[in-house]
Amino acid sequence: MSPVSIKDIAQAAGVSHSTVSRALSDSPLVKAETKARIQRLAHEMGYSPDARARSLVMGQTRTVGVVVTSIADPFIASVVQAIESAAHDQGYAVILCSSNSAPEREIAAVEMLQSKRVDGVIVASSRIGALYQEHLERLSVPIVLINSHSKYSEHYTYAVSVDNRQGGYLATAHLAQLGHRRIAYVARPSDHSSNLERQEGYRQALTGAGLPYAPSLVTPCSGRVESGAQVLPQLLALPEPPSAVFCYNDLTAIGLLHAAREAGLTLPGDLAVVGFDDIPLASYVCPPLTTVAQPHGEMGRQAVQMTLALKQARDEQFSNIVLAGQLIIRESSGVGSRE
Amino acid sequence: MSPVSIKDIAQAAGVSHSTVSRALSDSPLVKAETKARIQRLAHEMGYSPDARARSLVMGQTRTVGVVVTSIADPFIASVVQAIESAAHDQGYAVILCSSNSAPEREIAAVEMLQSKRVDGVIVASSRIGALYQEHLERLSVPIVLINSHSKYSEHYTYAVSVDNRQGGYLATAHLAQLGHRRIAYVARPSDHSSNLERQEGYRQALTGAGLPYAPSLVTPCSGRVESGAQVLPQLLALPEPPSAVFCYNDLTAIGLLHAAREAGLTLPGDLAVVGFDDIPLASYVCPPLTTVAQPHGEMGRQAVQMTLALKQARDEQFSNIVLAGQLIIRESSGVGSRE
DNA sequence: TTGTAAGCGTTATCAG
DNA sequence: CTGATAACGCTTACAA
Repeated sequence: MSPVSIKDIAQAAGVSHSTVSRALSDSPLVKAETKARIQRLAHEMGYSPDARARSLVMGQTRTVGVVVTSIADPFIASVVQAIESAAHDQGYAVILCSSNSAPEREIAAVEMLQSKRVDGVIVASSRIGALYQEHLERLSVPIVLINSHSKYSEHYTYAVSVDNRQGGYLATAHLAQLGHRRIAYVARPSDHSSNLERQEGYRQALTGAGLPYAPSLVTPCSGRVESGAQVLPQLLALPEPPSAVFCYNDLTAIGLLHAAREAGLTLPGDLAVVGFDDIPLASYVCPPLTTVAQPHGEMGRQAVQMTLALKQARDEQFSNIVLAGQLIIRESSGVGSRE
Repeated sequence: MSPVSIKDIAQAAGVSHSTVSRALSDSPLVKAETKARIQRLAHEMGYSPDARARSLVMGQTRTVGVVVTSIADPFIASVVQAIESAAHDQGYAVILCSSNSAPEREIAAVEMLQSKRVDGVIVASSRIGALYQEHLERLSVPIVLINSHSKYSEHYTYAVSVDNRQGGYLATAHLAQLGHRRIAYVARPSDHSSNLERQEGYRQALTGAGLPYAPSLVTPCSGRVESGAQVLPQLLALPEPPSAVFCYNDLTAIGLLHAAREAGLTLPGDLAVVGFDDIPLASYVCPPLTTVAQPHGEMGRQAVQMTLALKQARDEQFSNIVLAGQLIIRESSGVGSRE
């Protein structure tokens, strides 16, 4: 049988359904005792308000959509955890869409969210293709990008990011300061804005340390842990192999670390490694990974807050939010190994 | 302005809204050319069907709720990834609820999902409190538990699990076979059914190997990585410390591994460690972790399939699904270290 | 082949 | 204080 509705309660209480509606929303327009009676009855009958019907007339679903590449990525999982928590605190539900970076799935996700009439969308997908962007824009709800800066940025699309350039700078400067002269960068494909910014920080730090920027030391990879391992042979095959590597993210760095150990390299003596993200397990690999910590909790919270603020005030101008990353020095960068 | 509705299209096309509805659902009751015209118009006007309104009349939301303790747990993230993927393939959306094991949040999650009228709920929460159970049961939609067996199991609640007992057995028998005589078990609090089953497998393997079952060798912990580290001193403080440890999950095992290395133990020589889950990073810690792999992809897919099958056939009897775990031998259990 | 009308479960307006 | 009534956007008999 279908769930009990406001009408069922009305019938049971011998009042009209509008009175029940008022009583359940604790309106002062209902006599105290009828209100109490109705509320008790509703409870007894196991009433659960239908959010769909309510949203239809209220014009809001109290739901946000979250689009990610993969929830199995530990950094993304951390951010989503924070998003879900913040959303819950504000009385919002979260619809999760994982795209696996497949463009057609990203588009399908956006269309589904649009149909479900979510009040806002948070995208932690890094790469915003032109096609995808177009679909996003026709969505008439606030969109907040995490660690992604859309070039065609519209009135309605904002971003909260870590300061990727600064993070890349911190990581690279740290390695330079330890005395490394040849520092590689393991990159993502260049259509990621976050990758480009990290790489820019890398370049600036090299320059700042009086080191040349050598394109041959920049290798692209997929950002997953296996690809970090695959990158090692390429680096070692260079005429002058690097003594240190800054990786786009921790997963890559961990893959690289692992491959290096398997190849018999001494870490960090033979190769110093710095990652980006500070995923929960970063300090548990060996050697423990030096990395640039992203404030994932803060990023998730801010993304939710911004989404809801945007919903409230469609007209106001907002600024993108950029949070500082923090260099966490652990053993993979060779504390004391080059004194 | 509000999104374009079926009425707007009707007006633009000079037909009634029901004709539009039919045309958009590709009904044969509409003349081919009007249908084409309406569909083109809908596309041009950027029409997106309102899933709420549709669900109200259709009686289904094509949405499932997923309740987890924490999406930051790598094993859960893997399962959720599979769930989202399978759900998407069936045209279902996923509402994610993270409870952080807080009972009031689990209850809030269930109530929210009920209000949103999801078509089914998948719970990967391990511990099903009595209170929570009660709320779950008043939900009149299919509920599928992952790795959890509700004692009070009702007609309508099913489970898909790994064979926890067998997994615990495999892990422990492996250690016994390597020659270990004192094997500890790092457990979860005992209200987790999966924990009890793994522990049962542990006990059986000990018995099978002619080893005594010593309660002092069973230590509870929180299941998070920090608690794995905290458990080490307790084990070492025992009159006869264990030479091997089987951990409830990989996170605990990794914490333990890390603490042991920091304490200067040789791994796996001084302490062999086996985990459970086979999280993606299990082979990247050091030493690489021997563990019982759960078929997370299969579990997620089966959970979705079961949920939807249950929805279709409310009457039929289903069986709980139990999948085999697989022992993955890596270095943390000391391959060749005790020959 | 198309239009009219009812209904899904709410909230909100307007009389009483 | 309470009850009709309309409205939200859709699907689906039932009529024409």
